[in-house]
Amino acid sequence: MDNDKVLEIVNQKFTEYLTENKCRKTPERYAILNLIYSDHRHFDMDSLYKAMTEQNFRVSRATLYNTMQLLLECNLVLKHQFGQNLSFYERAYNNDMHHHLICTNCHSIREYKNAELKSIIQNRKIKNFTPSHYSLYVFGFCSTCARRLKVKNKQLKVNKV
Amino acid sequence: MDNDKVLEIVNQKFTEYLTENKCRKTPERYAILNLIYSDHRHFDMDSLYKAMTEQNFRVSRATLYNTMQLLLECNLVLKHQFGQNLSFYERAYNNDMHHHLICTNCHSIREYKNAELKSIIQNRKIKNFTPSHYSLYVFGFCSTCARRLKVKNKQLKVNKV
DNA sequence: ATGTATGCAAACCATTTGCAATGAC
DNA sequence: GTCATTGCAAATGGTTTGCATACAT
Repeated sequence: MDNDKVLEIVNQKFTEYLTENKCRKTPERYAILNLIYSDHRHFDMDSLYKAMTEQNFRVSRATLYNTMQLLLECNLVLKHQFGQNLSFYERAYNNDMHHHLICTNCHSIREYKNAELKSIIQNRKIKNFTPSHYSLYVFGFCSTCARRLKVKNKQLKVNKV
Repeated sequence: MDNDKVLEIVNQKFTEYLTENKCRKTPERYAILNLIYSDHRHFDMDSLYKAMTEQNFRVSRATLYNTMQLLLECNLVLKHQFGQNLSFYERAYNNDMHHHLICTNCHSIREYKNAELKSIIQNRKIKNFTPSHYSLYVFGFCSTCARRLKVKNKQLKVNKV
């Protein structure tokens, strides 16, 4: 979908949510939503804070956290925690559902798209539970680290002799 | 598997790992491993700390974190972060692989076993990635919260009129 | 004997909170 | 005008770190 169209829709959805919940439509809230949907994919709070400042719209961190809470509630943003004590976020609307490959060595994160897996998971009925979304994290070694560790292990074996 | 047998194996695996990595075999490390495998399923650091104290084996939180790092590295423990800023852990060996259902309203966590889903995910080959384990989190409403929110929504609609 | 692991207390840092000032309605 | 929202600065709380002491090897 064309990004202008996406922007239009998410702004509309956010407005609906704010209205329904009797929240105020502040410029800060819309500025944050629009920055997230302009180009950011995965991001943490610090990079979002800096990006806001860079585009000359200073908001406090408190407002950033408040707004993110709202965006999570209305499913316009997803939150991830990959093992470190740092939360990552990503846009949720028109964002091809993907899974995440996390390297336990260098902590890099790679997106992993797999339509079949997606439909299998989403179509599963679960008793006494009403699902809204899901996260699949696959942990392991990225190719770079797998190679490095192989070499390192060889060296260790040599040292042992 | 009989729990004594499990205890025997995980202690052996831990010993192997410590030896291979030239780490010391301290009583603290074994006490922590054995407590985790005695009865704890999901737990956080604070409850583990208290449980250690209760069984009259005081360890510092620093040691707890150090040891948990080792147990994660040798795949005897799994770590989860379900959205709050609190890490949960669980034993990994002889622990029927299960998924997690997380209620976004009351934050309760339910285990969800599904062998089919498990084998589909595990058997998937991924290019340039060597997987070790995975986590599938399904977010949504537990039955209790789903019921409560339904009632609440009805009341809201009445109030609007 | 050597140097790793422990306990303690302080430091860290992402996130949350309290409160006065602002501004959406 | 009213009260939700903002910014600021302080507080919180899980986790990490530095260092002197203890102890596994």
